[in-house]
Amino acid sequence: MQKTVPHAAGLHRASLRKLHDLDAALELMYYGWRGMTLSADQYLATLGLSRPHHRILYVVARQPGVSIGSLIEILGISKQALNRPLNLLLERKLLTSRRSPEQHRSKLLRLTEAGKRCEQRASDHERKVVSEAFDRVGPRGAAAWMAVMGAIADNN
Amino acid sequence: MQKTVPHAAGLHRASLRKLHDLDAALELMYYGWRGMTLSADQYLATLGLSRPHHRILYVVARQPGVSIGSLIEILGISKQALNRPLNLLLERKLLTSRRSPEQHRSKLLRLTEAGKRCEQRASDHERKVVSEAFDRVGPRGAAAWMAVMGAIADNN
DNA sequence: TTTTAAGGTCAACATAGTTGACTTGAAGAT
DNA sequence: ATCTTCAAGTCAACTATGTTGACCTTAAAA
Repeated sequence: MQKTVPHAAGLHRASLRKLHDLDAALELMYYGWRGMTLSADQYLATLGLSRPHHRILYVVARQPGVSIGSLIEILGISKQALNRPLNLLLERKLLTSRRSPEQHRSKLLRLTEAGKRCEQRASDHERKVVSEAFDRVGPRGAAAWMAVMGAIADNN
Repeated sequence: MQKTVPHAAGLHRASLRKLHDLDAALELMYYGWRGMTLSADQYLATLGLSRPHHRILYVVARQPGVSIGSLIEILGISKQALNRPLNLLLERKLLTSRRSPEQHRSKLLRLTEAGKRCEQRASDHERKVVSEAFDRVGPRGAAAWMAVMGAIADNN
């Protein structure tokens, strides 16, 4: 009767026939991104936040005092697209914005303590996943992974 | 006077201060996905197609005669979400659907010759990027990359 | 004082998805 | 033969994340 067992669609990796040598690599890139971000996204969702919010928090954590214009450039989105998630983070007091004394026309963004905690926890989820994977292959394997990803990332 | 040179936002990798050891890895995953899919997406855009269309073509190429229900499961999207891109591919005659003689109530999808060419070219763009990156690290590095990505991907 | 730069906001739109409700067509069961 | 079930198809309303274009405000610079 072949009652099709649901695959928990999208969660598990489909096992497709490989037409080419590198097909497995293409699929791993797809599922790798999901695997890395899944638990972080679940954590963020409990706070009513999502990927765009995390990206903002991540950048501001590493560039404290960044201006809104620079943030737009770094994230590669329009100011209108930045507007909503940024304002939510400000309302929630995960971020502060003040005008600098000298450059009074640009606003400088910083994380609050709550913002730091949130960013750290979200990124920790991602780092944990990567860390465990690196542990399986040792430092040389990890270095190879970084080298491959660097070469792929530079493909603009 | 510090005239800010535009960064060609989103295209180049931002060089952010690293707060943690693995921050570089997180960023590489983000930019890696973009780097791999960029040229394929550009090719697809010339045909008025995009990522969802490519995913459909990719799966059907590797599972010829797949039913719509199975495709939905594999892709992990709703049938309503599948509907538009699938119909476009059928209209464009990149895909065919016929009811099978015995299981006449499910439709079986196959690529046309044009569909095969399109899928192959799009995927070739991605394989080329990965292939060049693998060439830089040799077979052992490539194997390590696959192992790391497999471990990350299995993080459900 | 006028211009420019940075930021903010509004509207309209695109894309890629969701859920819910319903219809159609073919197969299987009684 | 009819009823039920299953696969597919469709319609509507909604969400999230982005885009352009237009316009306004505020503060600094010419």
